[in-house]
Amino acid sequence: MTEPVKGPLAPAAAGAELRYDPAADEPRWVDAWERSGALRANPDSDKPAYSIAIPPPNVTGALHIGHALNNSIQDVLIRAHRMAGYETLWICGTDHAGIATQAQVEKELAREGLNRRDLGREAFLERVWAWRDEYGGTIIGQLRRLGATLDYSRERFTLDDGYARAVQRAFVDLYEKGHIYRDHYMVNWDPGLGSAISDLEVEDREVTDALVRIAYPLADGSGELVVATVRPETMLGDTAVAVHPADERYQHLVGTTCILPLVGRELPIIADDYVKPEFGTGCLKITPAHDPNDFELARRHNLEAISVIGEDGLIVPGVGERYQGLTPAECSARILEDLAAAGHLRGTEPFTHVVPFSHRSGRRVEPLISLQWFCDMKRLAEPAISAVETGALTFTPAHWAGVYVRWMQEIRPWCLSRQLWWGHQLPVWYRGEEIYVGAEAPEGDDWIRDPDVLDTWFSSGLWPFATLGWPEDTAELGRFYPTSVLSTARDIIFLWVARMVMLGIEYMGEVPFSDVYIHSVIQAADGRRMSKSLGTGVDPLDLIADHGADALRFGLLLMSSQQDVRFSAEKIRQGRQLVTKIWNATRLVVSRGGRAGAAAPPTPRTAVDRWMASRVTEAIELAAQLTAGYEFSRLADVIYHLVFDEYCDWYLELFKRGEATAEVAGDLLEQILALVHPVMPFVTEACWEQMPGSEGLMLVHAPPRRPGPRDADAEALVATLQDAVSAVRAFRSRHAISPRTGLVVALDRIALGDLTPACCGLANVNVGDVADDAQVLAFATGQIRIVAPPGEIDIAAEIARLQAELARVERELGRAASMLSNDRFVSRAPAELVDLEREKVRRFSLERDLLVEQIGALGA
RNA sequence: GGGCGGUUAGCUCAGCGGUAGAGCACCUGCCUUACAAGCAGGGGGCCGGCAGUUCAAAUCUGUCACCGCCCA
Repeated sequence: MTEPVKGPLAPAAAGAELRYDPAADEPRWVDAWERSGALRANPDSDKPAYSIAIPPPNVTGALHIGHALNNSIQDVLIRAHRMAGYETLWICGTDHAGIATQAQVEKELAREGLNRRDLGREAFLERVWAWRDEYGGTIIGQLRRLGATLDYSRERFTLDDGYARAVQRAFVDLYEKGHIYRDHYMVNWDPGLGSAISDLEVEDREVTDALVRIAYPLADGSGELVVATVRPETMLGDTAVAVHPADERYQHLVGTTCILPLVGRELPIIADDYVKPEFGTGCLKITPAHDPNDFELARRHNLEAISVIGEDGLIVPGVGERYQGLTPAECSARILEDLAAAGHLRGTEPFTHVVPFSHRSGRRVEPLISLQWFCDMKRLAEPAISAVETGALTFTPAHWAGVYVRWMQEIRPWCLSRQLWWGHQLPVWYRGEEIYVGAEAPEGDDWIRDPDVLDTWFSSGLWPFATLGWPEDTAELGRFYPTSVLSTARDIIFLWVARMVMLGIEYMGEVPFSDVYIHSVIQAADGRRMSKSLGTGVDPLDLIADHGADALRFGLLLMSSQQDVRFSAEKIRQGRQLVTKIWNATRLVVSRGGRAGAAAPPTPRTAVDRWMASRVTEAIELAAQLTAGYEFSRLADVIYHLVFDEYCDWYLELFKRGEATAEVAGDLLEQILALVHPVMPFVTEACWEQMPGSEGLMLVHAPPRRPGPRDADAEALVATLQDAVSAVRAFRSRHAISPRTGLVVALDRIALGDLTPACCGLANVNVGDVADDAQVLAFATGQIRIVAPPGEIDIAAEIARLQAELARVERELGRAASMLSNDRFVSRAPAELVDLEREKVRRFSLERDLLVEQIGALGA
């Protein structure tokens, strides 16, 4: 906090910095913005509201490239709207991330040789809070460094007291409405965590196991059935064998029984069309307690479920001493030995199949039956689906709406409870058979609170309104709900977006945001997923250190797309080059008397000023459209093109030759800085500070003002100048004539008017007397001709080039002419397209005539 | 098994009915008083294959082939 908010940088005298130094300069702006008070939303202002709830990053996390992109996007939106006069609120905060955070602390404990049970719940939670207090601010600090103008004064954490009240309120309410219930049901058990996890936390991987064939003797002694399984250990829990009802091989056995080897239990043989007759032997052993499909099948047939694997991931007692306490893998091996010894094995073959793994612990998920709390989502999903159908909720890119709707239509009960300690403990108490659900402990003794906590995503689902004070009726809630847009990655459409929409409608009566923007996933440069474990990740903080936050933001926006993209360091470098360019353009304009702060657009006195004003106006309009349409890559491209190709390469070059005025150059620069600021906030702030006449922070500058009308005449004139200059430069390059060799030319058939001297200056040519017998050389546009002295050029090469050009022009001319001679085209195509073709014929004819003339003049 | 994306210049990606584009890379020439992290010029593409629709297809339809993702 050593720098003042405003004030000149180092004097811009001799030796002024040729480059902007992001590492040295960017951090002070972060402070200046925050201290300005402009990031703090005022619910009492009378401006229109624009709000975004940040997808809360995991409190244990560090900024990754996806965060950097997503928060760059949100910051562009927030800054553009703040400048445009909206009361903006970008809600700041972090998510308690139950599993991830608890795992971090448990890892720390493990290094001390302890586990959480050694500490006990209370001490463990103290430890997690201490951990959070120490490390939880990391990612927020990183967002600051990125330049994200969140409302840091309203930072929320999903375990804050107020937030906890919101979570309890929602849980109790959903229970009272009958959506939340407790049931024995098959869950995805993560033996690594010792907790149930949701379907969405499960990842399927291909695994090659052994497919084992096992003979089950028929009870009447008349033979045997052979079943095929990859999990022989689960046979201890088999309660039936199923065949397909149409499978003629086994129809006669349906309704009879067989004997489970090693156990001796009698199993019914049943028919169900879930069984695939062509798979294995066509006989399927049914283990209702340990396979989700078997579980469903068992419900249809009223079969008993016998659990043989416990929540510790080990074989339970009660299945025989030979097996109890073993891991499933050990048990499998022992069972195979025993089956072989008893003569029940009928073969083994390798088999590749898809197996569920925990996204959290990486362990193989053990499906088992457990008593858990669930939320039935069907009724909540209905209005969330119709929100898309009525257009109250839109997705960009649009096809994600279909993904969302299809998932919603097939929504399944949500397992809410987690066997963890870090999180929102269920507001549920038990006393014997009694269950009490409420925010406060019930009256009376002997009530025991459910030790489990809620799935983190349950609390996250309340984020857009719980952060605004719900269930209290706060000013913020009235002012900023619904939020304006949610920007996120596609992988949490189900985890989070869907839940926020459902809960938002349930509690606020309307969708939590009307727009959902799904940004690109940035993959590693080689196309693999970016991940720490693969070592393919790129650390955005490293990129900021090397190139600056502006360059990172710009580069990420430029590489983003409507689809997944690969990380491109080139794009970041391009961003850095743009920073340098803007910085140097500012130095030039300021050194030549450019100022900021004109109350109204200065009257352009030259055609070049009018042209550039027209170009800036177009860019401003385009940028507004692109921002509104979430087309950030094109926005970055428009900015890059405007700054490099128009303002710097042409306008400032002309300005240096006196063809533009400092007054307009300064004003246009101001508008460009304002246009670029949402994307590159730091360098634009620093340049703004350098401009005489600037006041206050660019952060709160008015949006870029259209500096003039679109001016077709000025645009055409400058286009002619550009054509002429480029043609001369190309001519030099073809014939190896140095740019410093002056040429004497006659300008013919070209209307440059007052720009003639500028043209001559940029092309380094002089208009002079040209002898009648001089070579006449015309250039590509067909509108200009320049007479250059002969002798320095390779006539044959020039003729060859002109003939190639002539061939191209004639091809185009032929195409246009044949279209116009086609009655069906003239009668059916839109009139303006027909006119366009007529115009092409006219233009190409002119070009052709000029080329023919030139070729003739060259003596061909 | 079902669904959704993708296949365009050496690379990364735009364009999505009317003359194939950008950045980077490459080649050539310039240290031009804002910027060599710069400027100027240039080469480079049967737009995955096939078949349709259309006056006209990279663009629309169908089909096939690969690549990726999501859901079972």
